[in-house]
Amino acid sequence: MKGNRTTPTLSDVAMRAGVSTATVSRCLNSPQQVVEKTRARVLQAVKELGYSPNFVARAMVAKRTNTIGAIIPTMENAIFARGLQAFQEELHARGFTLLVASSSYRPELEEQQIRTLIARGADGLLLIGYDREPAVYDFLDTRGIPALVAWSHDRGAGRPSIGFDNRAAMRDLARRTIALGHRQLAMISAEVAHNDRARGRLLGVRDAMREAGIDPDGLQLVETPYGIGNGAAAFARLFDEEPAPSAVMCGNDVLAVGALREARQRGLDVPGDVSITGFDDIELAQVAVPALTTVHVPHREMGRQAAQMLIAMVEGDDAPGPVELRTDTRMRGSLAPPARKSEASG
Amino acid sequence: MKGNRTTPTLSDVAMRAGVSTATVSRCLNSPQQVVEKTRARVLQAVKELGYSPNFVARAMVAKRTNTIGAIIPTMENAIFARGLQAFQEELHARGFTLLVASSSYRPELEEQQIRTLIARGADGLLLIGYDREPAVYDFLDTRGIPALVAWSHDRGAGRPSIGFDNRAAMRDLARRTIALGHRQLAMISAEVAHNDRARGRLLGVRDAMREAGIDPDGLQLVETPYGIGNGAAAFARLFDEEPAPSAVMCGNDVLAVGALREARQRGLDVPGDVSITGFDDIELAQVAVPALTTVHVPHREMGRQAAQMLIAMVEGDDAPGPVELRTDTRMRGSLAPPARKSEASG
DNA sequence: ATTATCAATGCAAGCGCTTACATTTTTCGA
DNA sequence: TCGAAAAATGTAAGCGCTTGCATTGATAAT
Repeated sequence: MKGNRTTPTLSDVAMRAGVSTATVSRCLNSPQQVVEKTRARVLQAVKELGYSPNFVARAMVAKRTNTIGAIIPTMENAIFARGLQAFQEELHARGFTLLVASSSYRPELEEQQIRTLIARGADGLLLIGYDREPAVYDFLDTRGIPALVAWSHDRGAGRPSIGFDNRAAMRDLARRTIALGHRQLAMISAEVAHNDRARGRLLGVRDAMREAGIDPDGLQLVETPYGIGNGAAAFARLFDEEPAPSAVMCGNDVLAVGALREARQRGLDVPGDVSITGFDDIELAQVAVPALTTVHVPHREMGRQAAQMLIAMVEGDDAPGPVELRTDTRMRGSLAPPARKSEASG
Repeated sequence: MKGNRTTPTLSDVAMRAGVSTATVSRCLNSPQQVVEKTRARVLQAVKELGYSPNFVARAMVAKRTNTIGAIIPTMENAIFARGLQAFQEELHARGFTLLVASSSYRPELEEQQIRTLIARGADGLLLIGYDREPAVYDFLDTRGIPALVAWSHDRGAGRPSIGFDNRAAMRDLARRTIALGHRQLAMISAEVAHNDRARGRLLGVRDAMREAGIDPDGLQLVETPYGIGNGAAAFARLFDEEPAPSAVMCGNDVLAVGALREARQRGLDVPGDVSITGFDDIELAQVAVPALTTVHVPHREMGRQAAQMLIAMVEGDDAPGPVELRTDTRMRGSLAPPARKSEASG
């Protein structure tokens, strides 16, 4: 025996309390509208019946769900996880619920998830990065669904966004690397297609090379999906051919840690034989041996602010301009001047 | 100008196609019921209007949302992220949508999230661990919402679950540690309250001690929230007092990596001066230096199977019995016999 | 040609809730 | 004490969709 298994409805409560459904509804939504005595009776009935409102029905009439959807490329990525947790905490504190879906880095899946989330009544959407079909943005606009782009920042994009300048941040790190004497650079990048963040970081490295009078075409580039193992494999690929780079700049910390692992595997000393850098400054970066020189990104801060902006967008009608967050380069043990022989061999 | 901003409805489509709403509905849900010619006309109208069905309305009448909710303690934890990603992938492949909420390790928040997800029409729920108020289970049962407990396994709990035996797994690891000669053990545990997994792991260590004739009360225990920094702090606490343990067993890899960091910080050699073990075998474990001896948990497998079980529960009415997954101990560099002096000092 | 049969379509009743508007009850000044 | 204004409550119309049942039209058997 599992109980009667029927969820009590508003009218069950109304009947039991001897009032109309309207009164019960008001009791729950604007209690000051109903007189003390009645309210007590209604709440009593609510308690006795174990009633709790049917959100779906409520949403249907209210046209408002207090729900925010977020579509992230993957849940496995510590970077998104971090920011998302902060996002969710802030949302929750303000009475919103977060629905998370992941797109596995596939644009068509992302589009489908966007539709799903909207169909489910999401009042607003958090999207990662700018790169997506114009049709998707059109759809969002037509539907009047506020969408906030995060993890990326582009002054000129003309869309609400919160993020940082991936290109400038990486440019800064690359400059420092070059300033240390590195000439033969390599990059292990996340896949660049449909990913403006990865593209920005790559461009940043090339910018710095060009500035320093190094031919950007000399950059040894490997693109690879996210993952420690992939970072290791990419590093192996790089060192299986000549000339070996003196510094390997990675598109994110996870790839960098993979590179680090493979370097150790091959008996290469970091940073003695080769320097390695990351991006994001997740906890992993400080634990790595040697600790990773990387770009620090304020993930939690970004998540928190994203929540605030999105709520503002949902509640008001004004679209906030793009917000740029500061990143800063954290110099740690994995980056050092190249060994003598590198200079000689140049 | 942002477009008309009104979402077309079924009856808009019906009007345009010159049919009734019923026909449009059937066109979308059981196309074989409507004759080719009409169908073409309707689909044309759908396309012209850019119609897409209102999920909320549909859910209300269908009493079924094809949505599964999951409440995890935190999104920041790589362990859950991994399993959850697999869970979501499998769910998606089978036409279900995943809604994720996090409870920040707080029982009352978890309960609230459970209610939220149910109110939002979740057909089934994934819950982490067994520990929660009986009232919560009663609520679930009364409502007839299938709920699957994951990450934990208890033969006798009489609830559908998929997980592993935390206690036995940790017992095995502790046995090996003791077999190596360690007598002075310490444990850095996740907080044990409301967390049967953490509790099981702790009990496992004590089991092994007892078996070996070591007084389990001699176990130096520090409980701490999740996080690398917390692991480091806990390790510091342990080594600020006498006697220093020869092996520190950690409740999870993240804490272990924190311990590792702090050990290095203090100039302690691992495993020369002190052995450290983890639990979960997340990617981090292999990257750590030295690589972490830990218990391997098949997270992705668990996520996949969890999805299948939950769908079965939602679709059928039969509750599957608890499923136990195998874990295995991975011996790596962070665990070794204790140094001579430890033996002498005992 | 006529009727029984069946496929295609339409009609209309809800699903559980909110809310504008109508009605009843209370309050209070004169 | 009476009536008007204010407060409390009730009535009922949907929100957008699905679906049981009724209706229509076409096909097939007599």
